[in-house]
Amino acid sequence: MVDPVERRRHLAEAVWRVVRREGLERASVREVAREAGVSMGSLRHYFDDQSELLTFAMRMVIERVEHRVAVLQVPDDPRLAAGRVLAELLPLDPERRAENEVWLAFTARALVDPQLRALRDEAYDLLRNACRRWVRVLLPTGTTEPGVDLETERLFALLDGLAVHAAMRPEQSSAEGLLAVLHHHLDQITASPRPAPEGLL
Amino acid sequence: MVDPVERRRHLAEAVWRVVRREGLERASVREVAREAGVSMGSLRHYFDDQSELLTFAMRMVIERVEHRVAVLQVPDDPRLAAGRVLAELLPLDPERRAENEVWLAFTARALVDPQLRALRDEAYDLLRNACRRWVRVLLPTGTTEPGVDLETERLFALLDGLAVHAAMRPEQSSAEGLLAVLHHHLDQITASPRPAPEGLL
DNA sequence: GCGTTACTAGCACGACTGTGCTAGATACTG
DNA sequence: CAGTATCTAGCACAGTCGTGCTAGTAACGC
Repeated sequence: MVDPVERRRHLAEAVWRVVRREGLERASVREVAREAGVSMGSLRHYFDDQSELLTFAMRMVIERVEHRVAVLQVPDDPRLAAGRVLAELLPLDPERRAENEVWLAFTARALVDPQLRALRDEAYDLLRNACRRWVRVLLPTGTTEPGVDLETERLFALLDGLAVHAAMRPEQSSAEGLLAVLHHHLDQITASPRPAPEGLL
Repeated sequence: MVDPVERRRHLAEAVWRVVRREGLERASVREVAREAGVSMGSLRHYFDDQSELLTFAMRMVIERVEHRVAVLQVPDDPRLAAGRVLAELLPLDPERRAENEVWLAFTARALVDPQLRALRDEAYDLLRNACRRWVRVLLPTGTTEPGVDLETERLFALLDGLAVHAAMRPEQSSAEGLLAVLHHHLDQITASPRPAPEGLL
């Protein structure tokens, strides 16, 4: 009847809603089935056990972010390109705020769940490498490798810190504020000043 | 027999151990009592219910950090003082790493638990104000208020991001590395003749 | 039509949960 | 010594949990 892949996504979105509303510890098989409007038996036809359901829901966060970055139109200018790509990782709109909150819940559990930890590490290596690439582009040519490492860790930590704060205090954390901090930081690590700003976001 | 305050701290430390080892969702009354080597009934003599036990354990994280900062000997030089105080907030040794991991678990639950959220907000306002104070000292005199806001949010996010990364990837996050990033950042704030950007926050 | 597969529904079991409760042990006051 | 407050221990209840399991329904090839 319905595409089974789409059905799994539908169920994973029910996981997201439960996680945001009541926390990951309340994302039981029963609760998720109820949220999705199906029976436990039906849910378990698509996911063999709870672990598979949760890892799928977590992986979907990664895939959504990857997809958004992949289809991004990036300017030629390095500074502008860095701003655009890295801004995509900030929780600037409701969709990204949802992903961010869910991601936070899963990474917290990853501290004690080896299965989720593997997923988290995979995603964080991607993020770290992305930071490194943009740092390398922005820093003056000839910057030593330790210098690149330092700025990579700083940018990486800044992005995650902003995301964490945005999740915890959404009312204190506007999209404009997040972008202002990001662009200020990128300006400061860029050798040459940013060219004329471009409109959106 | 034993000081009841000390007894509560002892039990809260059992909470910490369980949280670090198995996660906050496994910190049941039974499990904590077992970890502390007492019976459920005995534990419940000191804490009326689970909620009180957990909030006490979370509050103890805040108090430990506050105490460490309070007894700190700070140099007169502002730059050195900022480095010393802010370094105290990083997970540089096993004791602080433990606090950091536990804190992370509690803040994650605070996303869906109003009681813990109040505690978290209280602590984060303290941290933010601390960041603001040191930013104000380090930035050139005459920096506009939006400029202070911007640098405060940046420093605050950087500190939390470093702590989060340290908890998630302890093997990739040495004390030297954390300190290098912090001091590099403080140096750059101090050196920068910051023109006020358009930033609002 | 029949048969096979995909899907849905939900019961049942054993394990674990928080908390109300009673009862025994220990320590201190008089 | 007795009496009382403090502390410890653990049972009992009602609830939720994951998952194994059976049975019923819909869709499809033939």
